[in-house]
Amino acid sequence: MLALEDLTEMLKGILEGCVLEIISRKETYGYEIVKKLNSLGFEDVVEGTVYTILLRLEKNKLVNIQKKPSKIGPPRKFYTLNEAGRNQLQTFWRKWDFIASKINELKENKDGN
Amino acid sequence: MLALEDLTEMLKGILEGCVLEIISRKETYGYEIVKKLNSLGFEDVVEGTVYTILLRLEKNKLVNIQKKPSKIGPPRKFYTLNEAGRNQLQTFWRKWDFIASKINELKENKDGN
DNA sequence: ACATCTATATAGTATTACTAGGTAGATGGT
DNA sequence: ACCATCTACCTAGTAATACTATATAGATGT
Repeated sequence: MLALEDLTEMLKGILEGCVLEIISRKETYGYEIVKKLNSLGFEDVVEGTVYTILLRLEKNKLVNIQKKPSKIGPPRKFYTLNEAGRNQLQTFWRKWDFIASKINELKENKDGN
Repeated sequence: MLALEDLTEMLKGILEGCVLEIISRKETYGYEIVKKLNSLGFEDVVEGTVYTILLRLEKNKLVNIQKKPSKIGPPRKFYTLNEAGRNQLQTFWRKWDFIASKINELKENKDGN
């Protein structure tokens, strides 16, 4: 993997949406979400970052939470999206599609309009 | 245009790149950049935002600046990219392409990987 | 004299991802 | 018994960025 520089600033407002999307797929928990993001390509995303997002989602009442024991470590907090969470996820993708299309428009428009 | 909500957070780390790209096309100034961004679709981007970015670019020595009088208002500060600015722009697009591809991968992968 | 458009600047705010720690359960090796 | 390691969660403080709100000022038209 080519060493790409810091993506921190560009992930703002995007990481939370990614977490929502991952949770929407199947009931999951923080540690697993971190691994998922890492394997997706966001290798520098660490636990502290994801846990703050998860606590924010909880505070904003976008998720349901269920604690379950694990056989290989401490208990896990499993997250699922509630109705508000699914709405938020939809909103995220609408924003993403909008921004991505506009940015690509700017990028391709090399002639300069 | 459908009223799309606040894009602020998702623009973090992206707006500066857009400004760099716009400057790279042709010598231009703040007020004109604002109008360009607005017409691109980022209608809520206001002057204060762009001027802080431009002052940051200047501070980081990514631009050359030339002040010129205007016939229809106060003098304009015209910006062009220097070598460092062009490098920064290239870096921005590399980051963007990386993130956009990963996000779209996540988005399309509805089966769950 | 006033409004409007053009044009730049800046102090303060909110939000977000990250840093840098800490706590703790389970397993395996020495 | 001790320690390292992996799993799993939490949190106080920091840095960076876009935005809010406001100020200043030149030029034009009424």
